Amino acid sequence: MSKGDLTRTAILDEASRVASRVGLGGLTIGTLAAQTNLSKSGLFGHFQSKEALQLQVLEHGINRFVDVVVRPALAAPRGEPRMRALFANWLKWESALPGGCLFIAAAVEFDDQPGPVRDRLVRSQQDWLDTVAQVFRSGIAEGHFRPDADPDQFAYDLYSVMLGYHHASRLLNDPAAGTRAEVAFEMLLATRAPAG
Amino acid sequence: MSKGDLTRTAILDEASRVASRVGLGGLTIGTLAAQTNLSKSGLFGHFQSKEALQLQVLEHGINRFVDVVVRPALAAPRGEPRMRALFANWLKWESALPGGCLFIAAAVEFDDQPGPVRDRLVRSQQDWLDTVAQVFRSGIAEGHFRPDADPDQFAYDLYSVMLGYHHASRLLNDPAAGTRAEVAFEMLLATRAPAG
DNA sequence: GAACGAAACGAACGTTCGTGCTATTACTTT
DNA sequence: AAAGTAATAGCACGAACGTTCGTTTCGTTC
Repeated sequence: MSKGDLTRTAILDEASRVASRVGLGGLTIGTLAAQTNLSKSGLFGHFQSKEALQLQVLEHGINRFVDVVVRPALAAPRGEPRMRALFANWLKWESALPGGCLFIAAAVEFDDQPGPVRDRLVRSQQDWLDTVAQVFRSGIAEGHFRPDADPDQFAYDLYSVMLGYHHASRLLNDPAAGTRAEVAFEMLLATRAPAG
Repeated sequence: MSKGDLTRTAILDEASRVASRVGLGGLTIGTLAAQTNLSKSGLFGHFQSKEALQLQVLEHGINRFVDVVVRPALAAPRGEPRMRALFANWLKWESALPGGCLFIAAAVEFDDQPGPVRDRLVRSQQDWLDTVAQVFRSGIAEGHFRPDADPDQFAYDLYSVMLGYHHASRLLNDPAAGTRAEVAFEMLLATRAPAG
């Protein structure tokens, strides 16, 4: 790994932390350069535009998300255990960055702002929803969930729980947010429990 | 109503629409002045700072939220009917502005940005959660919901459903978002149904 | 209709934004 | 160790930001 790639990665790490707090649009070349002990032009040289920087921050985050949330969950047994691992890992992910999940901040910011950043973000979110739905389907096959339950609805519901946790903990500073999210998650599973 | 109040209200109306798309921080005096056919200084004269503008946009939105969502719901019978009215009205509210619910956009933007804007926003969100919890409590009294259900947990869950709908419809452009939200809402009620 | 205050304007302020240049330093490779 | 390339700094640019100023136009009131 060359020196350039090294500092570029360091820049993206710091940029991820900043963007989790102020969003991808809130990123500025100047402040980011100051926080990485680089000149504006020195940092700018690694990217050719601000949009390219935003895209690379996004890509960097997606890679880290897969490493932290998705891949480790694949070690858990198919179906419900894997779903629980996914959710538990996501909670860790949410706490890993100072401003919480980077994608949530970006989602609200870019939902009315067309362009490649939004496109990439949408695709990553759909990938996540597909992953959840797929794990749910294998849970049906394993007999952990009702066969008539809708996997896409479950993915939608889980996404809502994640958003609710982010808001309750970040904006409202609700100390009960963690348990609230756990309760909501258990309720999500309970409503899909196979008929006993 | 004087001329000044009239244009000030017009400014706040337009600012609400803009802020629903780009957030309160994304508001700029210059573009807002252009969209209201005013000069920058002419518009600025109505407010003494950008922060004051943001606060007044927020207050303006809160008043409209009460008019559109909360007050009409009080016409519905206590308990479950009123809860359904609250949710239905909120869906209208979400569609009323071009960028969806103004508070959601602001929430993500200011969750790591201390100051009076954030403080006011937090207070309004807690008021909303309290309203939902209170309606739920009267629903328990009416025998619509299980007595052992947690009203605050319900408010948290409903908030999550709202957030999920906002994201699915705004960012992902999911045409099924509406029905997904309805299904989630019905599930919320079903899990609180009194033991039959 | 005269007089007064409110409302809007145009111009400019200092700052920061993203983005180009041109050197110069630091790595890498032979 | 020399040569060549990659990385960083320094400087400057045009534009947009929030803000202030002095001036002019408009509404309102006597």
